[in-house]
Amino acid sequence: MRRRGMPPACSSPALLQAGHGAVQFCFGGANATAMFGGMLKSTPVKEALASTAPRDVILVQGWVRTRRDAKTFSFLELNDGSCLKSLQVIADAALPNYADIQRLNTGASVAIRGKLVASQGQGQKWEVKAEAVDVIGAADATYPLQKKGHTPEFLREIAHLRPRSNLFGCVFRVRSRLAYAIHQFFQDRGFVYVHTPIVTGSDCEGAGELFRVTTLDLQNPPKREDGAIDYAKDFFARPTYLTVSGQLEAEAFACALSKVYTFGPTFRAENSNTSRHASEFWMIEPEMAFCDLQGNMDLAEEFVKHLIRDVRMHCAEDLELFAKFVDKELLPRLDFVLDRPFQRVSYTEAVELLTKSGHQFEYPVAYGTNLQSEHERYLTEQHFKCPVTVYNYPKEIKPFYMRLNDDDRTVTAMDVLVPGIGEIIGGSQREERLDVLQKNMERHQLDPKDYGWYLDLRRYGTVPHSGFGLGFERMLMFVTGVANIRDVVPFARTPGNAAF
RNA sequence: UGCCCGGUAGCUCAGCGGUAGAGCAGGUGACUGUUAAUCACUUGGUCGCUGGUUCGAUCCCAGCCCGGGCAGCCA
Repeated sequence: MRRRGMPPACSSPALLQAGHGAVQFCFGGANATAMFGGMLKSTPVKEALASTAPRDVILVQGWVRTRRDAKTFSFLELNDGSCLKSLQVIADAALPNYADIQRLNTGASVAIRGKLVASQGQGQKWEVKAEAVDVIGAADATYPLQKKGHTPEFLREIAHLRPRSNLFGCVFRVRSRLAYAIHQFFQDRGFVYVHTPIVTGSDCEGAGELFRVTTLDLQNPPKREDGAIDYAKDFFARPTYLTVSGQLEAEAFACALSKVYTFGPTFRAENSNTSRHASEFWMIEPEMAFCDLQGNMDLAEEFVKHLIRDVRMHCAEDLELFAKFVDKELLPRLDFVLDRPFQRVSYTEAVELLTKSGHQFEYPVAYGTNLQSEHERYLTEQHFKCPVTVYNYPKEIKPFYMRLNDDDRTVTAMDVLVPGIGEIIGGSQREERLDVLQKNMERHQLDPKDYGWYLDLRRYGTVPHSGFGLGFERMLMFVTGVANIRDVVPFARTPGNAAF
């Protein structure tokens, strides 16, 4: 028996039979160790199902999805989350603890030692003929998950148990893979991963309401002479907040390491109650020196396509479940997006297009105002039927750091809109000209004193640079078809809800 | 935060001004290489909370709480 797993690429049939690739055998119970000798390493269900030959000895561990009793034995469906599928186990009535096995309900945890054999029944290639079934943790009738389907709304209330359901197992496996693909994309292209701060002293980042971070006694805060709260006595000797964006800090690093990205948690204290807003979410923010808006839009498109292609390839089984039970159009839509270039239209063109569409909108389309959700959806879902990059927005409706175009009316903003979700990426070329940036700040009534270090980036060796933010959960929603952001976050934080 | 819809068994829902039903889950039994197994029987409810109208409210009304959808804010 091998003591350590090796990458599958190194495997041979002989090693596979010997339980190769198994994880460390690590159970809690002393009797379990006694029963199985403590030497046998467990095999993930995923690997057992992918076997190319029977195995004389196998140890599998997981949770019972369902039990079906036959005349002289029971079928157990064992799931360990390594993949969507469960492993069928045959537990013979001759087993010494068969009475206990017949009391196994959905949700119970077991360790099973036996032989991996070709299944006699239809529907699966392999099954385990159990020689020992160790009941590790029983689950009684109050276990909330049933074999039958549950609504996502119900499962949300049992967030600690929902990863044991098929749907959420798939969601969180894909979430993991998507995070991996993000790092891979940037690392392969020479981007440096930067950890921007989560606690920030800037309350004027211009991206929504902030959560305050403090150790002051809210019942009795220290006061200054004038009666205001004395933040000089707070932990950081100033007011601090949770970050709403790592962009400004990423710009500093891009203006040194050339190509950087951040990938971390982001917090917005907006009282948003929609299917696509969370108070705590993860955002990816690449920032590139010597890069204009074109290069930025190119990267955004390449990035989105890379992520779709990666998940399509590595999470095929999970995506099949979404295609079957969540969104029938998912796979055609993902392939459609991969197959063609994103449509690019300027804000001005988009407004013209919407005006001429003849479509009746609840909110009128007018130059100089933000595109409403219904407008964005019309563009991406009705008109182009694919992702759309809208660029060059009027300067009045965008933040101070976006680069002013030569027309003096628009800034180099860009939003990527996708069907079903709307805005998934927001970005821009940044204003690199010190004097123009200072004028922008004046126009936005920002105090330059609060942005000393940010202005320094333009004072010393300034360069054109660009970047964008991708909402990680929104991307996950797009690739899974899951319609509510609360269902792609392990333990979602939304207004009025921070349970678990 | 605004508008709309909903809250009845563990889950999904039906119902109704006269004190409550189905399917699934659970239990018991039968049958069976089953696979959301099947069949029979069966346990299970402060009808979200508070107040009001009424002889009587799960049903009608008001307020509140919770959930969902849409909108705004944005990623």
